Amino acid sequence: MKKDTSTQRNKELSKQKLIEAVGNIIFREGFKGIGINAIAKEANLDKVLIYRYFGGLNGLLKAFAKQKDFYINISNRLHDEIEKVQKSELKSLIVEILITQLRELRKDRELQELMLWEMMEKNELTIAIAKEREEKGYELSSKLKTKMDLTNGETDAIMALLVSGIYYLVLRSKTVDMFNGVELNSEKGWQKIENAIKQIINSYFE
Amino acid sequence: MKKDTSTQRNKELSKQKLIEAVGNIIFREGFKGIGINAIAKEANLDKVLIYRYFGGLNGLLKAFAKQKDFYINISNRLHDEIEKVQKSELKSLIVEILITQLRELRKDRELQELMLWEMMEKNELTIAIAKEREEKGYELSSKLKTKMDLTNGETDAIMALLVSGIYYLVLRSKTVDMFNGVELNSEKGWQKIENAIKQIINSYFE
DNA sequence: ATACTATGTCTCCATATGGTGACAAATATA
DNA sequence: TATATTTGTCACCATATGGAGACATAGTAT
Repeated sequence: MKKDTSTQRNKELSKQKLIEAVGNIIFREGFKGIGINAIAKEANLDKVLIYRYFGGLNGLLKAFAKQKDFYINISNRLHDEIEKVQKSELKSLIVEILITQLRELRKDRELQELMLWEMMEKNELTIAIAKEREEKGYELSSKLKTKMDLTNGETDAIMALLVSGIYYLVLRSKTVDMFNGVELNSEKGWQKIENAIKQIINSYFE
Repeated sequence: MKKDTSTQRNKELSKQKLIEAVGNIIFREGFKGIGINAIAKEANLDKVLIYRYFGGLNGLLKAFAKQKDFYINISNRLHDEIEKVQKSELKSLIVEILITQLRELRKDRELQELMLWEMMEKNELTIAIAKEREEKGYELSSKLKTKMDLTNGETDAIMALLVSGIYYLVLRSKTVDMFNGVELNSEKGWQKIENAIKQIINSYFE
């Protein structure tokens, strides 16, 4: 079998087309638009290939998730910075981490759709992705906790609450323009959210 | 036309059966399970009645939402308490409001499903319900703000963040057991969340 | 050349969906 | 009693879904 990419028939290329079709549909319509027929049409290929190459829709979605690296959501840079941070700068590092999370999620529409999907459906794939993300996130959170030797009361829960708040606001902003008087469709509103994060962290960690 | 309820053919009863069928399906399968055929089967009635009595699925859902009073989510009791609260007790009232929100939402599975639906789909009905809830919520929030004359920096955004955090954690707990090291499937975890809310409020408002 | 396998297209199937028209029976009106 | 209207059932349609078998052809190996 030759590896020439100029051939008309090319398994790897077709697989790639199918994976990209998944991404396109998710971007346009979200996960509820995903289906065997829709993907095949989007990729201009026959749906039987999804079964042959990926063993079905589930396998294709798995391949898609793997390629998009949805399993990781926190950059390595932040991990490194935690190691070498001064105790005095810890507060601002926490703020930076949270605000980075906010901004990154706002930019990544596919990730937003994935997170919505995770909230709607519980299956092999969503469980696996969520578990991975949970571990990665908690790893970071734990590093932070040990860094600031004063093991504050409910640090885990407080961080959980703030991260959750960020997630909800970003996801909700897709369908609503205002939340509790804060504009979610303008940078002005998001600036207020960022300020709120700063104020909470600053007041909580003394 | 007689109003005897013992008759075999009874429009009002049938309408009620259809509305209840909607509630049953949402409770069991969430809003993604909702459809003309599924509702008719659940109610043991013909689907044509949905068109005749409600003008279609949308009208039926509207009737359902109205009957369930989803438009209101904050009890009048809290409104009253805000009026007559001492300034010294303001912090604990805010905490009480937030924790009440948390507990009420945790108990109400239909409302959870509705909120998930609102995040997924943007249509006439979800927009109307969300708008109503937003207004009610902000009304309460505004009352609080004027009560504590020190108009703190980003109070709106801070409350938005906390309420959002509560929403996300409750909704996410349907599909995941742990978030940032906090157990969402045990009362122990929720106690931590409640404590975190207390700590944030107490530290933020001096 | 021949045969073989990999890749891809096509047709068909069973099922489910939303939606509609024809009809039967119960109830109300005359 | 006779007639009209309301309430409900049934059959049907067009369309979309996931899934599988039959087949054509491109690429490889003999």
